[in-house]
Amino acid sequence: MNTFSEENYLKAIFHLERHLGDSVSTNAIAKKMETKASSVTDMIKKLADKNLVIYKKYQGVNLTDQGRFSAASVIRKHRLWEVFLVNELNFSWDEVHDVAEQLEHIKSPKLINELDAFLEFPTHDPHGDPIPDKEGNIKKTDKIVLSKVSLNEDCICVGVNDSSADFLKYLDKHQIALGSHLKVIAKESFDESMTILINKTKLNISKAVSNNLYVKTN
Amino acid sequence: MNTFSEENYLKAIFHLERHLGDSVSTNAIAKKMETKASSVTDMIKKLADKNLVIYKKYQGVNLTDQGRFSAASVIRKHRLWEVFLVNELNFSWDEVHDVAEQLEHIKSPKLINELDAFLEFPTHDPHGDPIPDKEGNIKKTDKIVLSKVSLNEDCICVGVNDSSADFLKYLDKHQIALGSHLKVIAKESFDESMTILINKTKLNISKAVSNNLYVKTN
DNA sequence: ATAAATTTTTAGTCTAGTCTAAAAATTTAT
DNA sequence: ATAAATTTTTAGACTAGACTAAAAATTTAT
Repeated sequence: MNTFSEENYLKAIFHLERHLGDSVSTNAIAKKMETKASSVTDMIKKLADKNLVIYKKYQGVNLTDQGRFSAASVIRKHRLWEVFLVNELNFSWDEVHDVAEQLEHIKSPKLINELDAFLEFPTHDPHGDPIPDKEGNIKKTDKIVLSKVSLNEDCICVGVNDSSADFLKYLDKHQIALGSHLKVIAKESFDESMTILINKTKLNISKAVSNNLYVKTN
Repeated sequence: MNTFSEENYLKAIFHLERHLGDSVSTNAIAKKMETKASSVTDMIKKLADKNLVIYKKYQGVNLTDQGRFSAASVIRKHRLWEVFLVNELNFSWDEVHDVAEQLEHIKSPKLINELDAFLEFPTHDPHGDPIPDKEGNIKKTDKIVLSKVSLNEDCICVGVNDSSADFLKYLDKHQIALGSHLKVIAKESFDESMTILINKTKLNISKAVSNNLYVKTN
């Protein structure tokens, strides 16, 4: 049984490993977890002792199969709870994160299985991210960032990268939600902003926004 | 914001204070929490510093209004989650306790208010215990232990004292649930056992059982 | 290829929470 | 009313987790 803190480290390493495709540096973990590199080194040693990560000094870490499974289980719980909060308890997608951060650490196999069934086995959370299955498998998504979409192409919003409350509120304000249909109708090269068509209205968005929005093209 | 451990102490003191009607001794808390008296002394000092309890050395403790409110809030969360687990997620009443012990510490006013509404504002948990309201008020119940019921009297099961899984399983096995109608049809003085009529069948129960079952008489 | 910059680790400190063993206070018994 | 028993507190130690400052290793730059 892992502690809350251990679970948070595993989760962070899981995300970084996917994103970097490589072994994960102490500094990268420290940055992601808003803590100090020295704290990360301490914790990594504990995780290595428990066979959750492979660690060689100065070489960064990788999850073991056991570590990856543990991380995926926590992420599964996080995302299932997010679905519950949005679908059943009237949370908006920018309100769920902090609560799900707490709920993801509740230990009860029955609870999470029953919750899964209660929600009718959802495959994606309210931000469009896939929910790992019981075995810890997680679907690769063919989403791309909006900034990579070509001029005049249609696409559908399937998720966000940065899921900070600020960004999600911005999206809400401009009526961009999961499933929204978008069309890129102009691209400015000087600041890399773009104009999109959303709900029949034109909207100019910065590079920061288009880099944080995931879409699927046809 | 209180820690998990602080919340557990407040809850224990709350229950002991109601039960004893008086100030609560270090030893009583230690016993209830399955910890050592010295640990209790340490924690009590912290709670006193935070104005959650009144403490004078060697004199035991009492909750302040603020402490009582905090304790009631935790108990409110515990009991609401129990209702959720039993009513929505197919938990039986002997399975809910350990999970509710974890869920009661989740911090989110919105979560608990929405859960309350989702469950349609329940007044009692699956063991028949009253759920404190938002202000921390908790209804006195006029329940008595079954062992005090007179011969030939009818009553309705409204709760349990000891809610250990073993005891709850015993009740399930004999089809005693919240709302069950019981009638005391015999009392043995030599071992204080009694015979009751439940679902048209006779059942002999020990003093241990009749002392742990709360009922309402008419 | 060596110096400079950066990253990572170590060593030592801190807090929360717990424990054991011993001391102090209180209660009970004679 | 004093001794014995019990309860409570204190003192000191331990673990998990985090931090600062300094040392060591690695990477980058010239």
